Amino acid sequence: MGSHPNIASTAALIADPARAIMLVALLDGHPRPAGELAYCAGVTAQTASSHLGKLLAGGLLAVETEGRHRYYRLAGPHVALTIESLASIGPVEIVRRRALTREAQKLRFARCCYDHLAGRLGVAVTQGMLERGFLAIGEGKRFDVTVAGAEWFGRMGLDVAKIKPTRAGLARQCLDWTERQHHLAGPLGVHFTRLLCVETWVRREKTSRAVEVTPKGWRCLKEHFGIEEQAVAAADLGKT
Amino acid sequence: MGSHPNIASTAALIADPARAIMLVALLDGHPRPAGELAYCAGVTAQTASSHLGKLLAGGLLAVETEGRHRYYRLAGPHVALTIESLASIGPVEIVRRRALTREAQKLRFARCCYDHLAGRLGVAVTQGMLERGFLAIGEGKRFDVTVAGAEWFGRMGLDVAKIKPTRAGLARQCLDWTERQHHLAGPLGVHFTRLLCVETWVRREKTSRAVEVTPKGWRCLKEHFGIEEQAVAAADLGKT
DNA sequence: GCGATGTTTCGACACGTGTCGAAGCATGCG
DNA sequence: CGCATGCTTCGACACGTGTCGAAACATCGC
Repeated sequence: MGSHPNIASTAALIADPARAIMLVALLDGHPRPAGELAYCAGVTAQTASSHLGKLLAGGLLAVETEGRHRYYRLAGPHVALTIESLASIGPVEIVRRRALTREAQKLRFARCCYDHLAGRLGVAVTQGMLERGFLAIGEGKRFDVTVAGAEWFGRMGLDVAKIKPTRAGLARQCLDWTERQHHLAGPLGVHFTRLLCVETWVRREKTSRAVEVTPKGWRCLKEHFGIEEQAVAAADLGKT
Repeated sequence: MGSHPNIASTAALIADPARAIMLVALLDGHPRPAGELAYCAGVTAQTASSHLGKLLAGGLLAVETEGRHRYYRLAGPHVALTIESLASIGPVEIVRRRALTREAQKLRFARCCYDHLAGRLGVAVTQGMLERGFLAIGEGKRFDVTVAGAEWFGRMGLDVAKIKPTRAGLARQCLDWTERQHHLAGPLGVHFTRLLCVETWVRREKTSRAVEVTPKGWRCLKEHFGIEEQAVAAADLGKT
């Protein structure tokens, strides 16, 4: 029993075409009798029975016996979510063989995601705030601003108490697509990014979402977070 | 012709144990070279290469070549979501015929893992440190001690600067098999646990690895971390 | 250049499992 | 009771695919 022993075997249950068809057929939540599912999947009743038994044992289906019919349905919403989630993964589209353009590289390095800082720089800054205890991982994809954090933002000229949280909270964890790491979003992220512009740590490009760090910006980033230009630029690959 | 032709084949990709292990290993978002993934999965390099190629073609992974290494990572958050979602489906618990023995329950509740605190209590304490910003998630399965954290440990009587890190670091994230959560390990974890014994927050059983929390311990845990006895005991149901 | 290391390709083998025919239970109807 | 319907169990077969050894390819360091 490893940590996730289920996942391979669960996936194996969905991996069979006949079973996958049955599961998809049950996505609407309506229970269906075994025979109908057999017909959907285009297999005989014996085969379908075998499949349904496995799905049942695997915890993907539930069954209710009514007379001589046995009605199968998905075991719960989490199963439906998993099926739909699987459907979102597709074979790679036409691969872009060409290297990233200069513009794309700048975007990857630092950019605005809506109105907050993203890209490697966004991730690095957020990481710095976490390491220094200004932020802490909160419940439900939120960051919590610590006491030390509130003081620091205050010294920067940002009164955290004055920032109005949205329903999703004051500071959210936004998952960066390309970096696969969280960075600071939400009202606090927006205000902070605006502050960086005003203080001329960074300059936003007019034509795109790219962001450029000023010399002063690098100095301050190093001073406050120990972030160095080369380190961010080189943070290409994680490592052990 | 189904509207979801991919789902079976995508699931088939995750269905292989070796591939599943690789995918789980990549869940943290950090790219890893092929060789390391081969080692994780316990297969030879040839086999791993075949698997990685399939996952790549299936759109589950992305790859970046650097020198003679090829770093693989999940193709995107949607893949991570799918994996985690799959993990939420479990075979119908083969009902524990016999309830856990009294001793096993104590072990599950709190125990020592080598020389640091594990079990539900270990997870809860670590979570508390994260929430209060004493620790932060670091690179490579490490925790970083924040400034606030160093102060707190100091007040507790632990001079973090004096603790010698091993090569793996000062504070490591140790994954608890039964709780499926990380808890504090590494030299800091060992010293901290020793401190808890000295301060009589907890008492180690002589005969086993179980740990018992004293009344004073519960008082202090509540005061420092807001941890209540019932909450830890009741944390039976999983997760997110 | 050469050897060492990391990764992929090729070929062959063995095991797992999805399939169906036939038969066995269970339920419902006359 | 006897027959039909719905579903499951049993047994046998064939195909797919995960595995590794051997070898080719790529890159790095000297």
